[in-house]
Amino acid sequence: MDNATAVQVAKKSAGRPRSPAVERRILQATLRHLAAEGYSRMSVDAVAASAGASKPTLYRRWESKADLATAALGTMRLAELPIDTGSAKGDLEAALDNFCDSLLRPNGMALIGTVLAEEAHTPDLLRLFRERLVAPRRQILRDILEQAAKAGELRRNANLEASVNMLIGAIYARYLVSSRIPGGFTREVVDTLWAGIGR
Amino acid sequence: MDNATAVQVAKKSAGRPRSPAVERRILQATLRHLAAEGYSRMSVDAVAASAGASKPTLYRRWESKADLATAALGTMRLAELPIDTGSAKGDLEAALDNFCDSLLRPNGMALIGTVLAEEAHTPDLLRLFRERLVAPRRQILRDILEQAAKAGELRRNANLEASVNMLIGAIYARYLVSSRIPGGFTREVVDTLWAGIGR
Amino acid sequence: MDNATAVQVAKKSAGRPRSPAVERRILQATLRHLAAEGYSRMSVDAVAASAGASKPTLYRRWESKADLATAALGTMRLAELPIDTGSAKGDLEAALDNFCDSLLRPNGMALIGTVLAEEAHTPDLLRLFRERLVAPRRQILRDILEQAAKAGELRRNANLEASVNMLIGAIYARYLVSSRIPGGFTREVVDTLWAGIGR
Amino acid sequence: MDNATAVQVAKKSAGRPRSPAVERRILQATLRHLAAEGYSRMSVDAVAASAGASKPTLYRRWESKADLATAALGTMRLAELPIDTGSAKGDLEAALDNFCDSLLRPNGMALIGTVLAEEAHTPDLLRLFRERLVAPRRQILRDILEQAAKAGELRRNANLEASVNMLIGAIYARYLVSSRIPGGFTREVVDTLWAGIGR
DNA sequence: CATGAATGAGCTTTCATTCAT
DNA sequence: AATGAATGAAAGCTCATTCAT
Repeated sequence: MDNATAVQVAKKSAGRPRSPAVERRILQATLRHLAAEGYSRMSVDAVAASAGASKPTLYRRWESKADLATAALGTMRLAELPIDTGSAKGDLEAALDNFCDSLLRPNGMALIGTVLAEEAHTPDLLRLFRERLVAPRRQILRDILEQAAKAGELRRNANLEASVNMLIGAIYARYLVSSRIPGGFTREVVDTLWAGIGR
Repeated sequence: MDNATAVQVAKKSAGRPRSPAVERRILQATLRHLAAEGYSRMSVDAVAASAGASKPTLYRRWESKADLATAALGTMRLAELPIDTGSAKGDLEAALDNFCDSLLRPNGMALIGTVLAEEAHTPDLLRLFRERLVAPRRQILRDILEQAAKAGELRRNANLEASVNMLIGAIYARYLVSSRIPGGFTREVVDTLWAGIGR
Repeated sequence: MDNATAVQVAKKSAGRPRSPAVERRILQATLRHLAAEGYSRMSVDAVAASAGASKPTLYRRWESKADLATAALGTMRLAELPIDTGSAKGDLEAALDNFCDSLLRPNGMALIGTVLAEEAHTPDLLRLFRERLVAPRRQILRDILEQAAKAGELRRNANLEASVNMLIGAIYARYLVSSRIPGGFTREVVDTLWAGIGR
Repeated sequence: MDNATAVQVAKKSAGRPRSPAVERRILQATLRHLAAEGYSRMSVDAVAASAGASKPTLYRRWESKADLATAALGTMRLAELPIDTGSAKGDLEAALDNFCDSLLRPNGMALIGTVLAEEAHTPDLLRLFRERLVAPRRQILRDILEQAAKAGELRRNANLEASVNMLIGAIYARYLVSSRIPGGFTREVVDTLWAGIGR
């Protein structure tokens, strides 16, 4: 009736609007189930029930189970808490500790397992996982290392790429031993990387 | 009916003896499917067909799908090729290269993914995986490092445990970036570990 | 709220009037889908999309899918092109050819199939089909025959009812052989009816 | 245990044999549902329940619903009762009466409807219907006519193909009027065909 | 002992219909 | 009035497991 309305029309499509709350609940429920049961055990029925929605409500938004799982993974994002302990080594350790926390959260590692297990069948899961979680996590570590390099704290020929892999990977490798990361482990790893082991 | 049978009878069971060849074929087929499709996608039907046996033949030997998968994983064993390149660093690199090979074999990582994804539902998978594959692999690296320590090639306070995790883990971490391990990567990792990055 | 609305009010209903164009589009789309997929495969969703309307728009007008399909069939009507070839036999042949055309149109026979298949579940479909299509078609043939009778071209005791059934039916029967009607078929039928086969 | 057994072994595959009774029950149930509800309304679940079997029992034998329906139609066969009334006209009438009976059996016409309605989606249904039911029925009539021709009872140029279509078709056409065939209808049709209507 | 058949429960997906805007 | 969203119910099909031979 006036131009405010016109704007509305431009912004809003007709009909009953989708509830964003439902959407969020569904994606969260999907993530929960994905982590707890893995992709192929996860049932759309259970996700819907868990989110308090009906199955067609899911299927209206995502056209298949794979789509749904992918979208849910897509919402994951590293919570970027600013790290500043005053020293590069301290920062690395803090970043790794934060990583441990997320891995040790219930089913944290199972989620990684699922995206790896599904690589052949649902490659998008791994792709998104890399994009949203793997890459940002690596970037944090790399930033710290580059900062240190600039500050002249590193050897001139220090291999940052290898370093990032060793720091993060050590956590994975340790998890594979016993599903737990002993206290002090991250510090040991950082120290070892820093000093090297050779004489 | 012949003396082969007689021996069996002597060994206790009457009737037709279970053929160990069948057993082996089944377990191999199980491993193949486990790696290719993951535990929950793997169908007992398909495994049986793949092994040229019938489902009750499987169920007579293992009481459930989980049991079967676990048994199959249990047969996995690291092929221990002796490594002796003449130097500790060379040996480490060779061991890591061998590790890369197994990881990059088709569905190699998917198998690890599956045991991680199933941790909550079929914990035995992960347990056996640790026992048969993770631990031996680590032991190889640790042996090399301890040898080097004895030979006085390492710093006195070198943290071998952390080192093993960093070496192996770097491969995992790198795989998570792109499902490939660039040539020369293992050497860079070994070098970095050896020399450290700090000044 | 403005005088356009006022006019509406005068016409009785308040609010936005129902557009007859929409109604027509919906019914046409319904017919298309009905013929192409059969009643039970036809989805209200697809019809709505096809007509560029939304489902509640349909449900506001017809209270169920059966209702909608029935209404759509109800709009079907024989296109009565005047036939006058100069002879009764020629007219019969022309009428049958016209019938063949409609039967051989894409899904022409499938539509008949669906109303027959639905006889037990949605009897109105068959009822309307009879009223709107079967009866008029028969009437055309009957008119031709009665004209001929009046003109003294038929045997005194000629059975017109049986004749109509035989003429029309021959087409159905032939379709059931191969979904096609060979050229010249209608002429052969008319000739055979006219002359009889007995000696 | 004797050579009879040897033969058995050759004939019989190992394992539990399929119960032919179940197979028969399933196919009969399928036909019932097919006729009563039409192909697309027919549910495999309901068929299984109706046959007292479980769904996988069906799916072990036929790989899809379409396959099952097709197989069921394939079992249909004209009960060929020998017709011999002493005259060609009498035989034709008897054959048509028999046809009427089958059409007027519950859902007799609905079955034809469904195969026509499904022509585009499940063409095998129509194909088998033609092979098993349409063609044999036509052959019966054609045999009678050819017999009569040989006996010199028909005009020299009598069109037997057209005649068969007209006889059978008249029943279809009449059914389309009211789902019933009046008594005496078949005789009227035969008489009309025999004598012709022209003067 | 090994086989093929059978089963109950479950899966993903779609439909006809109603609700909220 | 008309829209897009939501829903309960069912569909076709598959699986791990057990039975009968």
